[in-house]
Amino acid sequence: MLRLTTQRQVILEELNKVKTHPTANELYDMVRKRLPRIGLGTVYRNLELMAENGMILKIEVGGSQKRFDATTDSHYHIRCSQCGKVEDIDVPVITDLVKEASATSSYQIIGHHIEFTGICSECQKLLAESASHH
Amino acid sequence: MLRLTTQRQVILEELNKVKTHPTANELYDMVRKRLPRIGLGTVYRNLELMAENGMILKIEVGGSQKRFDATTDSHYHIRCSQCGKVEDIDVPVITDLVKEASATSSYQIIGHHIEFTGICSECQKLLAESASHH
DNA sequence: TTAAATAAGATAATTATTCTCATAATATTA
DNA sequence: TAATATTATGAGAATAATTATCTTATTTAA
Repeated sequence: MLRLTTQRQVILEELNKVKTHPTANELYDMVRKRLPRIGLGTVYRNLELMAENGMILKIEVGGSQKRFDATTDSHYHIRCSQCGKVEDIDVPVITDLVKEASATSSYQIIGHHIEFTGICSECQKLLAESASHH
Repeated sequence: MLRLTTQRQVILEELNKVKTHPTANELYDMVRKRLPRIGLGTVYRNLELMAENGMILKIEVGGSQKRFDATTDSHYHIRCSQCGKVEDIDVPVITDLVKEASATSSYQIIGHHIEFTGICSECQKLLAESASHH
């Protein structure tokens, strides 16, 4: 069983606080405010362990960094093409998809994930502003 | 307009030859058999440029490496959880999804991508073998 | 209450990718 | 067509993200 150390507890709590899905480094910055001596390696190690143990979700979407999600039940994500932020999106999970895919593929299908791409409201504003200055 | 140099032509041809979607490094190995003096940087640079020009597709799925696809029209992918290989999957594109997502999200939705996860037939065999040895 | 196991923090190593820059190939112009 | 400007290449350095190593600290179990 995975021991719930102070570090792990704080990482988990900080992850639960946000609705965006932070990268290991973002989480490190958040956690460091409460545990200033924690190492970046500890954050990486524990995020990985907690994901393996099904306590959190590791989401691998576009962009060069892995992101983490405190919600483990199946849902989809949207990523801002401007700032890279990733959030949940409220589109019902299509349960039939795996069945449908199994019919046409030689793979033994395990699951699926949908990643939407878009522009978040903050970036929409920024873009509108910079457009108005010509 | 993007000049069609020998290097670019060979990269494109090699990418067209395979149905899996190779990483830059895999493509480098393939291309190097025909152009032994080509640099890895050239492969990266040109894949990026060709993706920007819509000649190929850069696919950012799970796993730590970007992958490239000679087919540019919208379609979905499946990734083997064992070997990491990525291939096309023959599931019809759900055109309504973007509309549906727009209704519930503050994002300005641009598009979507579905990534299936599964075990490819080669890895299924390997797993069955290793299981039979207990 | 000491031995064994597990975890943390510091830092080195690795991996994937991007950048820089001198040279080479190609295109444009006088 | 030679001179010049433009663009691309190859080699290697630099960077970013992540993982591995290793010593010390903390926790658990005998």
